[in-house]
Amino acid sequence: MTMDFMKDKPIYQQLVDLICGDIIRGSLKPGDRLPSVREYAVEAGVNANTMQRVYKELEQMDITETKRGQGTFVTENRERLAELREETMLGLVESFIHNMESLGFTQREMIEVLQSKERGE
Amino acid sequence: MTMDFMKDKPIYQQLVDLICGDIIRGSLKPGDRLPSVREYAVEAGVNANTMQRVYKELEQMDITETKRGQGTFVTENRERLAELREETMLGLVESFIHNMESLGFTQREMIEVLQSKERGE
Amino acid sequence: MTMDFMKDKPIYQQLVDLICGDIIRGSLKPGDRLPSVREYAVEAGVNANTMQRVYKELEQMDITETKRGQGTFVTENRERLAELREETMLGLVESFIHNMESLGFTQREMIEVLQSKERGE
Amino acid sequence: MTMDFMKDKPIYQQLVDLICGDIIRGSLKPGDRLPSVREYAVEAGVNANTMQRVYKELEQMDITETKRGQGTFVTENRERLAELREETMLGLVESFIHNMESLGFTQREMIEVLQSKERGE
DNA sequence: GTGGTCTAGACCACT
DNA sequence: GTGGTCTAGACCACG
Repeated sequence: MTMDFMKDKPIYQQLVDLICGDIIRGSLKPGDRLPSVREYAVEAGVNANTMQRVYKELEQMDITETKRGQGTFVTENRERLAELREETMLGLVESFIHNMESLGFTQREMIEVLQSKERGE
Repeated sequence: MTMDFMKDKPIYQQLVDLICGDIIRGSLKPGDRLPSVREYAVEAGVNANTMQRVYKELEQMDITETKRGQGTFVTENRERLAELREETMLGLVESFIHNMESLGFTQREMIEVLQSKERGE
Repeated sequence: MTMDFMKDKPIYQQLVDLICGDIIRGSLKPGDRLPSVREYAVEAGVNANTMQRVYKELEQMDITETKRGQGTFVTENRERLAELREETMLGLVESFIHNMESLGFTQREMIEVLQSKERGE
Repeated sequence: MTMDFMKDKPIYQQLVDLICGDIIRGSLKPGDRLPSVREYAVEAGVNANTMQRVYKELEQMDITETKRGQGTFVTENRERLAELREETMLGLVESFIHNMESLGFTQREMIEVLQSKERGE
């Protein structure tokens, strides 16, 4: 499964976001082992170094842990994961609000747009 | 007034976005004259080339018009402006929904968060 | 000036430590521009990518700032620098104490050794 | 008792250091028998190969001796142990001084910090 | 086999 | 010219 990447964001970032999403959403659970750097690199159709960087980034965010020679695992620190979910969501919401406000929309209007999207689209 | 820029987005983009926002929001109205490239460059604390590119970009989006020797003006084509407002807004909303969904949130939840933000904080 | 590196610690780490030291010691001051990645790479006799990584690390520590196309600068946030100095020093001291204690030395003895080093050696 | 290891130092090294500490401190005395490789491996939650290497390392440092079929014992050569204690301590002290000096601290300041730690905290 | 470091060289966007 | 990304491939220490 080679992936398709947006061209305006670095590949490694997109992969970080993807894996974060998997963890937050719960399709990757605490303690789960991630594929090896090389496996994942092949699977995603990127260079091993790029994947390496992804893993490093994840570890710096404290959402994975590395056990030498054994692999990379989703942290068992559930607090951290809850925190991650919360801060990621808040970040999205706030930047959404900020951007919409700078276009002159009120929060009431934002809610209305979302509601219309929910029903119809 | 040197500005502070996000480091992950090109400066010229941020300036484009900023001016677009001003126009959409109405603090810049159809027919209004924008500062000269050089003035604005100084004001924003930016290289003149960068500002040049901003103006070029705005013109390509058909939201400004350049009159030789007189300066750059917000287009009087109100349809285009309405359109811009709409497409910008829809882009924001859709990417917001997309990102939130990839975190496992439903549209219902998104609305709730926005509502809580509206009341509280 | 090609440098000599310890072999048990990654080169990029040693360079990070070196530059941190320069900043903490004050031989690099807030606002100072660091050499370009490529210049420094040549000077230190390492690959440009390695140097790149060093700069990235420094930026993540919030002790340098990058201005696109202009270069990398020591942060002007003096608080952060003072904090860095303090936390680095405390880290050293605490790990020193910890290691010495695990050899059965008391803090009194540590001080005595240091005092003897100060006078004679 | 699975142990927690620093991630920047090899596990086997940390175990060597730990046991050295026990010996230097005297909680393991000359002539004492160490657990078998397998026992210790289980106890520490470590691969048996890793533990094997630890024991090999200790023997190469001349601070343990292996008697075939009987096990591994702390050497009875007390001179060697005293020497070990001394060289370990000097190593720590010198690298401490070196690191602190490269941060711009004088030996006088180091002593003061240690003294404050002794009284306070 | 695992993660990690380093090199060498290409290419890109931004200023 | 600046920082940044990506590839390709080698090599290492660890478990």
